[in-house]
Amino acid sequence: MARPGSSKREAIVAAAKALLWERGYEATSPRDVLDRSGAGQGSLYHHFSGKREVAAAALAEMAEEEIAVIDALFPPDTPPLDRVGAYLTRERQALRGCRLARLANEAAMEEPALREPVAAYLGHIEAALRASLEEAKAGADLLPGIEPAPVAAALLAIVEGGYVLARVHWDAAAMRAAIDGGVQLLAAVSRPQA
Amino acid sequence: MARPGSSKREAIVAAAKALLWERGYEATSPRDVLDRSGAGQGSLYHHFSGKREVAAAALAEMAEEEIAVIDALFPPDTPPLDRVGAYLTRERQALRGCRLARLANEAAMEEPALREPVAAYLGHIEAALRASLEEAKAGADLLPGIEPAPVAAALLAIVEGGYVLARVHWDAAAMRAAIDGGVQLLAAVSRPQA
DNA sequence: GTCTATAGAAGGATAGAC
DNA sequence: GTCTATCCTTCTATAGAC
Repeated sequence: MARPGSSKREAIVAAAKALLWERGYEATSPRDVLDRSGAGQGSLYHHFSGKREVAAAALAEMAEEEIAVIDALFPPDTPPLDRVGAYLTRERQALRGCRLARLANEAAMEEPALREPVAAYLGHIEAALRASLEEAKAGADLLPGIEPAPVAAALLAIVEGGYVLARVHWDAAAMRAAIDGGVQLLAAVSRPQA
Repeated sequence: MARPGSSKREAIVAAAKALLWERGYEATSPRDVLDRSGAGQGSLYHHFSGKREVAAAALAEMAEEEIAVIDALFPPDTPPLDRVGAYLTRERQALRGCRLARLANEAAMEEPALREPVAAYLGHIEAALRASLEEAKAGADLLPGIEPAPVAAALLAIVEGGYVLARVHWDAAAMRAAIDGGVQLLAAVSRPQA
């Protein structure tokens, strides 16, 4: 049933990925997915047990793709605080929301199959931030009292919360302000530069 | 039509307030609202033009209530950074999400009537944080290079992003970690205490 | 594997009596 | 103002042919 080689299966998952980002889970119907993918009813229910499983497959692919993007932002041979800065200031489509975490508040997210890919994505970012901050601390690039783990969580929250601010104010500048504040706070806990 | 004195109207809005927080906009149907409120179909469509207007009325009331709660956290006669700290560390139901901003990613939020109460609420918090940080800066309680406006946005984003982290990990501790990081960062940009 | 046709339930709103 | 009954559409899934 989960044969990745099938053409229609791939088209269905691709359409689901696009629609989940555009509209979210509740607002996307199986018919929407079929219309966009060009597949018929039968193909969807041949490959998947229903809407939920389609979404789970789509989210798993999105998480894999975005985790690869994150890894590219954290090359091991660069200064650790540069990696953190690169993550904070990367380009983002603020008004579209986070491709994965945009689903955080849907009722369906209480289902583990849908929540886990999103949790893995955010967990991966948080781990990368924490590792970088720990490396910075070991190299005395961070102020002594600063704990990497909570600060990593706070920086990730600034980004995810920044998406929320942009959506609510319908203005990408709201996210940029939050990121700018994060950059200032990070600079303040960094060792004075040479 | 918008007569506030009507008993059923109030019951409908109260039910909508509860359901919007519990399930969000898309996942709440007019029938759900009627079932919980005890009103009939006719009452809803007598007082409102439809689902959207019910939600708008509910959000407006929620914003008003929550803004009053925020104001209570920022009494003018306390040290400004204590006010910011009180906001960061107030008790929250992390897994339920922010009562207003939990709707940020719903497609319906592109409608101004729904977005505006949420934007007013977040804007009010951000203004209170910014004013407190400006007062702290004027009193030399903040490091010189720190700009109040972006830092206020970042702190608000930490809270709103913290809700997202808690929902995605299905663990209130994820939000606590982000808040803790925010507290540490704020302490780092504050003047060393006497 | 893929298609079209269909079914049962829920969503959102209206009609009209009281 | 409030109620019940009804309507049309959309949602989600199944049936069965090819």
